[in-house]
Amino acid sequence: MSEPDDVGKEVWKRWILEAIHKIRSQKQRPSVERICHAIRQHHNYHEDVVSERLERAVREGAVLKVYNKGQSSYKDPGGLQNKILRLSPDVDVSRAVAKAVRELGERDGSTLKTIEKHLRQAYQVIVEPDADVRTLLRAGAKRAVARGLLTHHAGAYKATDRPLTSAGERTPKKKHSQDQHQLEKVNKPSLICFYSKLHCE
DNA sequence: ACCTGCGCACCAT
DNA sequence: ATGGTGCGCAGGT
Repeated sequence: MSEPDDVGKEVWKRWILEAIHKIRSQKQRPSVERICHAIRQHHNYHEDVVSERLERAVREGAVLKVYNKGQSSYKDPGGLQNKILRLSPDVDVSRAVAKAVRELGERDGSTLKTIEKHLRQAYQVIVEPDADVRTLLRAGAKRAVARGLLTHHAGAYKATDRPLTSAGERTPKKKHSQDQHQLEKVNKPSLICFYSKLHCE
């Protein structure tokens, strides 16, 4: 009675998680390439095999895939992600939903289904007994749209560029006391371009 | 060549 | 303010 598939699944999961930890401890990005490389140092598998296992682990929720700075990174969901997301009618989850959409980084937008899956991997989602997850999430997404964090188009949600630094109402004082900019290169392209209301494509 | 480690800038909370 | 992230580079093997 040996299930080589199931056993292999667990083993691969451990290898992947170990690879991620190793790479992170070196302060490097756990990308597909690095994970492949790290695993191949100890086990003789082809890159395609490793990346396929990686994708499968992501699909199963054993590994968290997040889009960040133009590339995908992989995380250990249990390693650092033990945040609790409480889903109840009186909790506003619009920020969490918007963040999920951002991290999914899907060009064509993300569906509620995908968003829910991502949230369940990134948080420990706790749902009120009489509440419906989808209803709550839909409300959160709707709120996110109303707040301008997301757009809703053809059943998919897309992130809008949002500085989200709205905590400046309390103390709107700017302290530009010192200016240590002397010989600094001025190679900062448009980084100050929020408030652009174009609809993208 | 490969692997490991780190400063620091960048970003979100 | 605080803490996570990862580029770029230095140092070790």
